[in-house]
This record gives sequence, C-alpha cells and structure tokens, in this order.
Amino acid sequence: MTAAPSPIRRSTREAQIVAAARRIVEEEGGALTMRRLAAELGIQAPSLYKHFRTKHAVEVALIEQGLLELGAALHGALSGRGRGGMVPRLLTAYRTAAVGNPALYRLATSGPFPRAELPPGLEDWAGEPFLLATGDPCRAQALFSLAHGLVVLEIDDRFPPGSDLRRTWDAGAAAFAS
Amino acid sequence: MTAAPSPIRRSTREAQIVAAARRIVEEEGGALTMRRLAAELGIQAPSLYKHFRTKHAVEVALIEQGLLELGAALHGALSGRGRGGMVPRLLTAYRTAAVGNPALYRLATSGPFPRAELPPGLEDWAGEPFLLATGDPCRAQALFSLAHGLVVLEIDDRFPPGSDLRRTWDAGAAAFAS
DNA sequence: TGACGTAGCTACCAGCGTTAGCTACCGTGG
DNA sequence: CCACGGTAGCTAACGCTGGTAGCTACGTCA
Repeated sequence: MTAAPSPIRRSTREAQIVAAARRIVEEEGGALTMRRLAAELGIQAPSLYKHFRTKHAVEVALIEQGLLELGAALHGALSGRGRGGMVPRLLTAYRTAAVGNPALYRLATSGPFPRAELPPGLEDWAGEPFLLATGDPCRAQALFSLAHGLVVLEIDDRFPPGSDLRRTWDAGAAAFAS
Repeated sequence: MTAAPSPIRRSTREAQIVAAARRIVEEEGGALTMRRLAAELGIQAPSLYKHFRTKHAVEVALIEQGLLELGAALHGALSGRGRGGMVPRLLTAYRTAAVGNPALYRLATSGPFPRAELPPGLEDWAGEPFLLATGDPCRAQALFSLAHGLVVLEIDDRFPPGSDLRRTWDAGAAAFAS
C-alpha cells in the first residue's frame, strides 16, 4: 500500500476558511457562495480573495479533503480484513463514505477534475484500492464507475421510489466478485 | 416491449424554443441561459416566460427529448439482434447515445430527477432495456449505474489520461455478462 | 522613521433568473 | 364597426452570483 500523499500546506486563516466552507457544504441545502462563506467567518466577501484566488480554489481545497478521507476509508476497508471478499468490503466503504457526505461527494466528483491543482499522487492513491480489489486496471476503472454511478444516482434520488438499494449494491458487488 | 410513451403536446412557439435551447446546449461550451436562449430566437429574455413558467420547465422539455431518444436507441440495440450478447450491445448503444450528446446527457442526469413533470411511463420505458438484458430488477439497476458512471466519468474527462476506455467498457460488460 | 506586506473594508461591475407593468396585434361577439 | 379578451412581445427593475479596484489600518523590520 502506497503512503497517503501529504496535503497542501495552508496558513491558519486559509484553514479556517476551508473549515467554514465545509460547514456550509455539509449543512442541508447549503449552497456555497462567497458571500455566505464570508458571513460564516464574520467578514465581507471580497476579503476572501486575499486568501484564495477564486471560488474554484476554495472548492479544490474541499475536494482535496474529500479525496483524502475517501481514500483513507477505502484503504482501511481493504486492510481491515473483515469477513467477505474485497469487492463487497470496498463497495460498502465507498457507499458509506460518499452517502455520509453527499454534498462534499458531489462537489468532488461533478464537473471537470482539477487534476493539476491537487497534490500529485492523490488521485492514484485514492483509487488504488480498486486496483487492489480487482487486480486489473480496466476492471478497476469499471468497478469504480459502478460505485460512482450507484452513489450519484442514490444521492440525487434518481432511483425509482421503493427501490431496494441494498440489493442493487449487492448485485453490483456480485457482478465483480469473480 | 412496451410502446414508447407519447411526448407532451406543445405549441409551435414552444417547440421552437425547445429547439433553440437544444441548439445552444449542443453547441460546444454553450451554457443555457434565458438571455442566450432569447437571443437565439431574436426576442428578449422575459418574453420566454410567456411560454415557459421557469427555466427549469425548458430544461425538463429537453430532458424529455433526451430520454425519448436514449430509450429508442436502447430498445433498438436489443431488438436489432446483432452479434454479441444483450449486455454488450446495450452498453455500446448507451455509450454512443450519451457521449454523442454530452451536454444533453448531463442536463438529463444531473441534479434531482423531475419525475413528476415528465410523461408518465417515460422513465420505466427508457430503463426497460436494462431489465430485458439482465432479467432482474436489482441487476438492472446495477448495470444502469455502471453505464451511467462510465458515461459521466468519460464526458467529464475524469479518467486518468491515457486510459483505455474501450477495454474499461468491455470489462464492465464482461462483469455483467452472465 | 519609513517601507512593506497582510487583511480587512466599501463601491462597483456584468451576468443570472425572474417579476411587474405596459403595448401592439388579432380574432370574435354584439 | 367597435369593444373585449387573449397572445406575445417590450422595458425597467430586483436580488442574487463571482469577481475587481482602490482605499485603510496594523504589524514587522531595516
């Protein structure tokens, strides 16, 4: 298992801003705007631009947090050697981490991926458990796509009402447990 | 195979507006705004509200079009009885239809699903091919999630550069080919 | 003391969805 | 023939968005 990449260094004020942004994003129905973020910190919106060049930069900082936590959860699920195969354990951990933080997950996975602005190696490290569970890069990507599709459809509430999501996840795991 | 549901009836002017909206959405990098949409029609933005109550209503009309076309493509792929199993044919058709109209696909599948505002039966009809290809509702939802995950990750360009997507789709199809 | 960087402020900009209120046209009934 | 109502356009405006310019107060260091 590769070591987790080190997060980007931030000043204390920057860390406070990211923490406030996270509070807003996790709060139900809270859209992240620069004015709301500033209000949460007791300052005016333009002052935020002394610390982050754009709103996108704030979002990237949140994405970095989310990927670190998701990666840690996935690696933990595989190293924990609980009962069941690697694929079901991986999917369970993925679902728990993502659905537990739906807004953060959506933020981190919608729109183009800010690969260049993230710590090098973070993406590979977070995705490594899929490679470990499948043994093949293409199968790993397919399994990841399945997990991602299941999560986004679940948190966007797109499955028809009355769906048995537990069994749907099981069916997905069964397909990839060879 | 169930018959395709009939689309919602629209006045000619409404149809023109939806067509213009589609033109904008399909044009590369074109975000749909009421002012742009109005300009495309040679009128002012507030006039659009004589025909559609909100911007969301225009989007729903586009979603209806997208679902009808996607459903037709999927049903066609299964009834065509080409070579290969049902699952690979279904996934190929899904990928082709979605990636060919990325902006429309994203519009139709991001955010909450406007189930109540769409023609009754449309959702079930468009999803029916997944049931036909798998024979089980939960497996169908899982396969659909896989296809959706693959598509959104592909059109958002989130796979690491150099990925062999052809083989990734094949790996997904193989997992679900019983 | 003077210079410089930090971190706040107010005032403002263009663009967004949307509303209010007005106007011109067009078909129909008295 | 003329008034009525519906249709479909218009301008002006509101409150929100991300973002910029330019000012100010404060702390540090030569």
